[in-house]
Amino acid sequence: MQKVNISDLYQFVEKEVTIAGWLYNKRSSGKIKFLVVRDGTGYAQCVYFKGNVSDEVFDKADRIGQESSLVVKGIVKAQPKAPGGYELDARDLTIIHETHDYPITPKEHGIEFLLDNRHLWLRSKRQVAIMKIRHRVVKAIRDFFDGRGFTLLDTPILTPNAVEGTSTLFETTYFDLGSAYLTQSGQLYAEAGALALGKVYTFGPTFRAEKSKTRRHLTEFWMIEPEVAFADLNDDMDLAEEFLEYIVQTVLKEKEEELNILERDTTKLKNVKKPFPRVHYDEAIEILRKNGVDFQWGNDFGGGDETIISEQFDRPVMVHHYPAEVKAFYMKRDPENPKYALAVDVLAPEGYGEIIGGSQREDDLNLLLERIKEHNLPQSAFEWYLDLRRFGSVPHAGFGLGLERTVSWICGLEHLREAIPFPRMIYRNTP
RNA sequence: UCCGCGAUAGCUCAAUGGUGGAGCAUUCGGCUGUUAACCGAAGGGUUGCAGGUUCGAGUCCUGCUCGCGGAGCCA
Repeated sequence: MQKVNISDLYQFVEKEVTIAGWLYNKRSSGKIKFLVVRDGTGYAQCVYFKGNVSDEVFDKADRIGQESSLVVKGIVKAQPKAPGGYELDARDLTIIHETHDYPITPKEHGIEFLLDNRHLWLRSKRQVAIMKIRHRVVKAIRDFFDGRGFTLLDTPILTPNAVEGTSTLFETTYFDLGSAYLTQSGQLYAEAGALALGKVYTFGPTFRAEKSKTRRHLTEFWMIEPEVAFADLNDDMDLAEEFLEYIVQTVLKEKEEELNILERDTTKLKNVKKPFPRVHYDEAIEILRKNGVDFQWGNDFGGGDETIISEQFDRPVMVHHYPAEVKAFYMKRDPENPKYALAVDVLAPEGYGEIIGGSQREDDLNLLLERIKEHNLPQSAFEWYLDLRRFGSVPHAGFGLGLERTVSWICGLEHLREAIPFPRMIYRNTP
């Protein structure tokens, strides 16, 4: 079957083509019927005039329900009245599978119903647009790193030790070795990779058994973690801003149609160009206090705090030098003032919050041993990680980007759950 | 885990403690340019589950289940 993608119809004006897809919507007016067909590349209005087709075909066009799969043969016409500017003057209709009572109609639905029907909801125009943008973000991420000498390093999903306490880890049995846990981050392994290959990045799913029930949390999400040898915190921030600029500007340039479908106001996205403002933790506290927040030094920022800070700027903001106590054991402390960690969070505008968390890593064996003791972590589990400081240790830094938070921000979504095909959340793991 | 809200037709919602309705969807009829088309008609209900109060409960009370919004949490 020779068929044409709907997105290519403009190349075939006044020519006869065949398209294959699903019935998205149907309207009729007596002796004329409009079938809107989707095929994953776009939407095409197919016009059936009584007289141009046999009565049998005309009746078929009347009978089929939404999401019936079908093949349409017709002549491409430039038609200003048609959505998209082109339509098919239909000459034939082949029904592949006739469907009735498709649950998701073109009218409004509640979120519970839509999530129960996520496998079908994905067919809707809005969800298709989001998935295409997600795909383009993924490709931009890979292009960015691949074009800058990074090597993709796949890190394990099953990990042996509950290094951060078991409360936020998904546990599974592992043969005679006891338990294994689904990874929360590939970072420690990425560090090993950076000392082997210089510049690496991971790209994979991560799992957090946090009992978080907010629009900014999933229990399973995708994370990208670059790690660079011979790099400090400033290098890390340089990389992060160049990275985000590349992703956002690429999507703006290449996914305009999808952003329009989502009715995304892109004026704020257009500002996402380096340099990003760099704000010291202490400056961030000043911003909060000026806005009436009673904030104690030493705490981490909550969701509302992040929004207030990011609202001061017209592009993502990088907050650095957090108190070491609230950050992870592997982050290097500032040699000039050890109460700070050489850490950075990148906060997205418009209330989307932290999309990147990163740091320079502790590269001194003895200091790292101290940190492990302070955090009451089992040293034996980290012997391999400590080896990275025993054999050719170098300053190195990296960060983690949450894919769904990034997609959610670029698409202007209300909730992370639409940014991934099949979201996993605390109270939902189906379909 | 805590706080708040909700569950009524396939979907989205209405119904003062007193005969359970509307729009969309579905089926049928009408219309030769519709844009979530429109017009007319029909079918469609164990009001989440269990108990209680009452002459009478979708509505009030108790418990449960499920979900939604938010908080905490988020190396």
